Amino acid sequence: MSRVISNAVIRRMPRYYRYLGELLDRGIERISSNELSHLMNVTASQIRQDLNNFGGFGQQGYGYNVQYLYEEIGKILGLDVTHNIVILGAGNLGQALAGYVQFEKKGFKIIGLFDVNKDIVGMSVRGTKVRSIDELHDFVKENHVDIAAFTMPKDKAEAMAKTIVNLGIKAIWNFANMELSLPEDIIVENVHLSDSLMQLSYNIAKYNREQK
Amino acid sequence: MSRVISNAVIRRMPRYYRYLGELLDRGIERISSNELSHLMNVTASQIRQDLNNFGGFGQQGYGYNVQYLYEEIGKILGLDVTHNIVILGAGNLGQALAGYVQFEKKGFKIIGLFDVNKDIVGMSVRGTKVRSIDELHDFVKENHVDIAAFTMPKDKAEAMAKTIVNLGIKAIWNFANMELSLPEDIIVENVHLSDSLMQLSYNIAKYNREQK
DNA sequence: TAGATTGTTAATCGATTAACAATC
DNA sequence: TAGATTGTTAATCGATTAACAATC
Repeated sequence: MSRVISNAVIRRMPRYYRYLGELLDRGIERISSNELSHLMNVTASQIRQDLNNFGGFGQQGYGYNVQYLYEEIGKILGLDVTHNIVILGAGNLGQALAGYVQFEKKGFKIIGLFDVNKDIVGMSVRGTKVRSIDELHDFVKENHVDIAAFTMPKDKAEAMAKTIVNLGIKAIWNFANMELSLPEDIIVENVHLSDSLMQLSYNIAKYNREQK
Repeated sequence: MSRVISNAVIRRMPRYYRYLGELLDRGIERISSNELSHLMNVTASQIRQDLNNFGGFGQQGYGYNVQYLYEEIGKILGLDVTHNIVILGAGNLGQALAGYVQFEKKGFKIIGLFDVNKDIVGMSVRGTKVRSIDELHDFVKENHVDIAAFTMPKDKAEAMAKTIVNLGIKAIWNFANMELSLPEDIIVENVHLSDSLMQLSYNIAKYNREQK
């Protein structure tokens, strides 16, 4: 049985990946946990502990090979396989995600965009045509879908979650501002924009209190 | 000197607010930490500890008045004052935010939408016309701006951050997939969609490993 | 008043940091 | 080899949970 890796660690992995990608772009070949710690504003100890949850990627006296570590973290994050995504809700947010994922993210592919609104069905967004939500069932039967992105209005989300589960899709990237009730084995990643904005607002309020 | 409140607590506050809002909609007047804990899947102890960072909002033998607690958390989160937002980058993501904030979020107001692209300057998005980024300087002098939302392409973000700081805007809601280097007193809330997608991908990879 | 439930202190658990032996 | 830096164990710190006296 594999060790349980805490959520705190997992949340930090994409950040490591991001920084290593930048180092790679800058042509830097090796880096020590100490150097990286200064760059990222964390402790070297934390970096070494975090990485050693997954394996020993460094070498004593040398540090870490940037390219190698970048690739290994990529594998840990599952970026070495392609994930097929359908976007459910082709409004501005759905379109924004389509463009963003399609152009910027290796390892992810938008294979379908769906909407209820007949006015936008048939339109082409970033090379993907918008289909009617009625076609979703057949589409999923004919195409392998890894992830459903929920960008439809909130009131449609719960019903759509049920549909998705019935169709056998295992993962949801949820932008609907609510928590979906789902079976245990469905993987959900919530993006609560509202919560994020409130945290910003909290920090502004705190700042203002402190200025007084 | 006020007690330092941990980030873990602050991240949970918007979630409490969300659940209490729902209870309010459902016409529920009072709730105990125990009932709420079952609803939210956290411990009653944590709820009481979290709230008591900010004050004693409950009553022994009774529990918490939903309306009152909702309002108090609202104040803690700074939702009792209106925040003026400018959105910098009027592409799909900027437009999505404009619609979302304008219609759904009390306490926040989109007062300006800016873009470099001459083709969309002059367009009207959800009741706000898109201005040229060249007008930003004058606009900020004439209007009170609390928050700048960064929805422009990544390569414009660092330069824009400098501009924003010079104009005296104190808070940034950052959707650019990078960490901005900013003075200490600027408040930043990052929304790293990329990190979120990677966490989802990590969990899919983990799930697949466990199935084997 | 008796019962219920908070606010708060104490105990536990987990995450972070420090230290250092192993080793390249 | 000597110096550098990892991997890993031990120490510390902070967050969560449990317990209970205070009190409505």
